[in-house]
Amino acid sequence: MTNNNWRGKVIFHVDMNSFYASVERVHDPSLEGKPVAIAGNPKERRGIVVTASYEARAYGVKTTMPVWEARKKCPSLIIRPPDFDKYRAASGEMFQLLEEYTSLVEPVSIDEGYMDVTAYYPKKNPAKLAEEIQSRIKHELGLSCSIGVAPNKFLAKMASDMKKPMGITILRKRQLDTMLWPLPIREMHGIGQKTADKLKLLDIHTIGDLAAFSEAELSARFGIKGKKLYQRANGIDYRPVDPESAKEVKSVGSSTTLSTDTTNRAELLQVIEFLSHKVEGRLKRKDVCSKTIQLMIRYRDRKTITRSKQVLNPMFSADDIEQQAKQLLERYWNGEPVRLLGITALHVTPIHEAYQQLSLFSHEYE
DNA sequence: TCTGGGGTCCTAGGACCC
DNA sequence: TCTGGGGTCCTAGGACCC
Repeated sequence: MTNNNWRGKVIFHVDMNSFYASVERVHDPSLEGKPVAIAGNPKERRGIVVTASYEARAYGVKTTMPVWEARKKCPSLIIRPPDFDKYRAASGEMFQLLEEYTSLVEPVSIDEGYMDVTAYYPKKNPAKLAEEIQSRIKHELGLSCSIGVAPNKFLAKMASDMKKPMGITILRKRQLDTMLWPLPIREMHGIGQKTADKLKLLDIHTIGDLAAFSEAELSARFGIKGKKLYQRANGIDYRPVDPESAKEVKSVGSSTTLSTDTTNRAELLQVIEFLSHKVEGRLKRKDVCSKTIQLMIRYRDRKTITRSKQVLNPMFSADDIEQQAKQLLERYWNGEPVRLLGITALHVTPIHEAYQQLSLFSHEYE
């Protein structure tokens, strides 16, 4: 136990601003100051905006907006396809920089992560430390970020959202009533539209309303989630910053929306072949394999089904994956026009562990 | 011309075992 | 004669996040 425990923790949430667009800008300075959007397959009819620069946002361009709509809102919009290799490289540099400060860095996604910098405090003022990190990311990588500083992960996450871009927000427990509780319930991390709608029926509109509600009733109505929401709204979150969590992959998949809906079986089988190879590639890169392959079918009306099957021996080759996925398609596709197909390997395990299991298993037959 | 693609976590029912 | 209870595994769907 460190002598800082009784003092409480100092957690940072570092959130990159318009990450993909900013990385593109570093590689192509001519994009500086212009409305830029990163959109999947800009030539495809069904592309959506993944990231918009702040200049584009000023025109009303938003994440998840269909490209045609974004173009309508902002005719001068510069659209670039995503280049994930580029983003992964930039992300790696960013996390490497964070790790210079502490090994307690937990990546949450490609562009955000938590740091537990309790060990710095009180030797170093957390605000000064956040400023230093933010400024180094700006000058060394050319990227801007917002940092939330708080006694736990949830509050740090909420804080980093409060000032963007290039913001630093400190959220202390004693400031919940003025900084957190006035926010609409929908802005709380973990509450989506569905839950927000249900909470509205209970006359809960702000995070403060949630904090003041009876914990017993929230638990009764929402189970574990209700209890968690109550705690979070009251600023309670005991989850540690866990550097390992991002490494423990649970599933690996690939999916694609077809350029037009189809009932053509041969075409669907071709897509499955394509996706199987993509999944194989991802499994290989992560050095994992899987015994369960899941096929996802989205129909024209967007109704989506998933069907999976577990097999005896772990799979990692495209051929094995393809065979399973094809069987699932033959068995469960209802013949209606298909909008999207996806293949996911579930419950993935590191290949070396799978081989240990396999050799143990075959040992019984020797 | 509506609405991508990558994930995680939770719930719930049925099979199966003891 | 008409029906236990606990535990685990497998599968499907839903909510949420970036």
